[in-house]
Amino acid sequence: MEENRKPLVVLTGPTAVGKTELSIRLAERIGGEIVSADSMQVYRGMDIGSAKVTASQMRGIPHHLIDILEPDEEFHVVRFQERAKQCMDEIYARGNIPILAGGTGFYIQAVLYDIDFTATRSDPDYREELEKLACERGADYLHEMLREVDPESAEAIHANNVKRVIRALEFYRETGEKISGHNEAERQKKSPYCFAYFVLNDERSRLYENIDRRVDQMMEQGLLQEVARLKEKGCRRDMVSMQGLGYKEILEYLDGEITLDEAVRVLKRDTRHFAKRQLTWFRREKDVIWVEKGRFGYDSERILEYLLSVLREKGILWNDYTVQWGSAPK
RNA sequence: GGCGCCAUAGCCAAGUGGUAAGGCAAAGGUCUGCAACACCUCUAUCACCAGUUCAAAUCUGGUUGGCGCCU
Repeated sequence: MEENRKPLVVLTGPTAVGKTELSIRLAERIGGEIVSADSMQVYRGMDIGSAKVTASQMRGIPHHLIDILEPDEEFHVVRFQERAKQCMDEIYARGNIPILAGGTGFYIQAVLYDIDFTATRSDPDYREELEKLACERGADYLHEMLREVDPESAEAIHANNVKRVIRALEFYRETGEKISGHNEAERQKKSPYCFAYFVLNDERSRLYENIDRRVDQMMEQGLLQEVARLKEKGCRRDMVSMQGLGYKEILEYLDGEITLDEAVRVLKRDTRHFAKRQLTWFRREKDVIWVEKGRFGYDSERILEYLLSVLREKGILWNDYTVQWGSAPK
């Protein structure tokens, strides 16, 4: 019954739970290739701050969508989706299983449910115009504009959330349709994949401790130097890449706005906030399989066995060592 | 031992007679082209006891705790 659905494994979770290591071990067991779903690891030169996988960690497992852009390049879901689909096709062609691994929930959603973004192209002029309006006349003015054309969206999006209000207006302007309707339709979509959506998780307090520890490690590894180097190369704070955790805080320090201690403190705090938001996102996603590390005694082998059992159950995997979804015995 | 000051949510902190600002943290949530973004919601009866008063976190007395100074 899953004839035409291609297999897809999603492995995500809040920052610093241990996704990277587990994804590689899983790939080793199922003949998988990793497609990174991480909005920061796509950038070259941003290694320490984005906790990017190192070559030695990879242990020969192919990784995709890492180091594909310069930090001054724009990136967003639509581009991610395009590239992810493209490299997934190649992985299927090789007879392997793609493992979508990373912490950017929105990106995962985009490929897992193959959400349609193509209906609109961006119009920078209109966007700028709206931004100007928001500045001059206030967020409420813009929100009122939205209410006139798409009351449902206006209801759903808080007036202060200027970014989303602008997007909704933009969508209406370009398609003549309400984005609320579009979103509703997309929400009904079923995934075109035969997938397992794993969310690795841990007790909140442990997670937060890990985050604090990892930030300290990043500092020891030379996060400061990494950011300084990027700054020298012309990276500015208004670039999308420089809004990443670790980059924006250290840049503030380098610009003399805060002390280094303060930067580190804020970085830890913001990272904890981020982890919390990620969890909120995953809780809301349907079809999620929660993998609580504590339930497996923090034993990665046991966790792995569990993941494999789910994959077998779902028919994504026939046995541990071969990848034969393309030529599986009936 | 004496004198003085202080005591408001996990932290910082306003409020000096009229029924507890604000910030941070924590927690929960939204998200369909910037998502490690942007945004939203939300937490107290004011150390304790007894008074004064229609009414006290705000005044009085005492208790406890802390801080400072003196002997």
